[in-house]
Amino acid sequence: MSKRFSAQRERIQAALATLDHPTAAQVYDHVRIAYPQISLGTVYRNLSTMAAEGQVLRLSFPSAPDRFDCNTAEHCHAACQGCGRIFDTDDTLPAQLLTQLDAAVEQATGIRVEARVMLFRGWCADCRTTH
Amino acid sequence: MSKRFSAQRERIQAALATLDHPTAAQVYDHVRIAYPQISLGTVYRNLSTMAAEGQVLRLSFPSAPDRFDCNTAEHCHAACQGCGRIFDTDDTLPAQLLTQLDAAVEQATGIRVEARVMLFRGWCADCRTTH
DNA sequence: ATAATAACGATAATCATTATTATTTAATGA
DNA sequence: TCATTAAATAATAATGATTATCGTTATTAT
Repeated sequence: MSKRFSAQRERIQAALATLDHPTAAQVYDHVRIAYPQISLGTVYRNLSTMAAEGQVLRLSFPSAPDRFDCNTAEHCHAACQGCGRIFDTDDTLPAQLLTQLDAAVEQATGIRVEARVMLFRGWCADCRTTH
Repeated sequence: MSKRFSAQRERIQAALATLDHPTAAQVYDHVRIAYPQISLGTVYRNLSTMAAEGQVLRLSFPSAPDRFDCNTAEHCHAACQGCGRIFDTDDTLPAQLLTQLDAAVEQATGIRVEARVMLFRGWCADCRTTH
C-alpha cells in the first residue's frame, strides 16, 4: 500500500538496527552486500535526512567519521580511547543523577535544560588490561 | 625550569585565551593579523600537540569544524535554543556529582572515564520569560 | 497515461585536517 | 665561538569525510 520510504532508505534503516553505531561507510558496506547498486551518496543523503527528522542520532568525534544511532531515546555514549568502540549507557544512568545535573546547570548558567549531549571518554575494561 | 615554546605557539596560546572556543581557522585568522607569515598547518600542528598534551580541549560537533578550548578545567557548555548564547558552567558543577556520573558510566559501560564532553540545550532565563 | 515531483547512482567538488618537504630556527657541545 | 644535530616552520600536496551536481529513474498526482 503506502510505501513511505524508498527501498534504499529501508535497507539503510535495517542496517542501522543491525550495526552498532556505524559510520556512513559501514552502513554502505552492509547494505551493499544485498544491494550492490546503492551509492555512498545515497547513504549520506538518507542518514542526513533522517537525522534532521529526528529518526536517528548523529554523533561526532574528533578525528573520526560521524556515527549514527537509531536509538533516539535519552542515553549517553562512552567511547574507548584504545579500541574506539562506543558504548551506550542506555537508561542505566540514574535519572535522579541527571535531574541533579540539570539543576546544577540551571543554577550555574540560567539554562533550563531540555536536552543533553554527553560523551564520556576513557578506557574500556579490555583495553585497561593491555595498557 | 619552564619549557620554552616557539613564537608561533605562544601566539596561538594567546589567541586561545582571547577567542571563545575558536576553530583552528579562527585562531589562524587572529594570529595572522600580527604575524602574517604563520601557516594554517602550524596552527593545526600546535593545537593537536597541545590537545595531546592536555593543555587544550578539542571539541567536536556534527557538520562543523572542531573547536578548541584553553580552559582545561572541568566545565560544560549550555546553549540557549532561543538566543543562541553559549554559557560556561565553569567549575560550578559539583565535583561530587561528576564523580557519581563517572561511576555510573563505568558501571553501565565498563569505561573508566578520563574526559567528558557535556553540552546542554535549553532556554536561558531571558528567553523563558519571552516564550 | 502523462506530467510533476522526488529520489537515485555516479561522480565531481568542497571542506577540514594531516602529511610531506625543503628550509629555517633553536639547542648542544667540542 | 662555530659546527653539528634536532626541532619547528611555511608552503603546499594529499587524504578522508561529506556534500553538491546532474542526468536518469522511480514514484505520485492530475
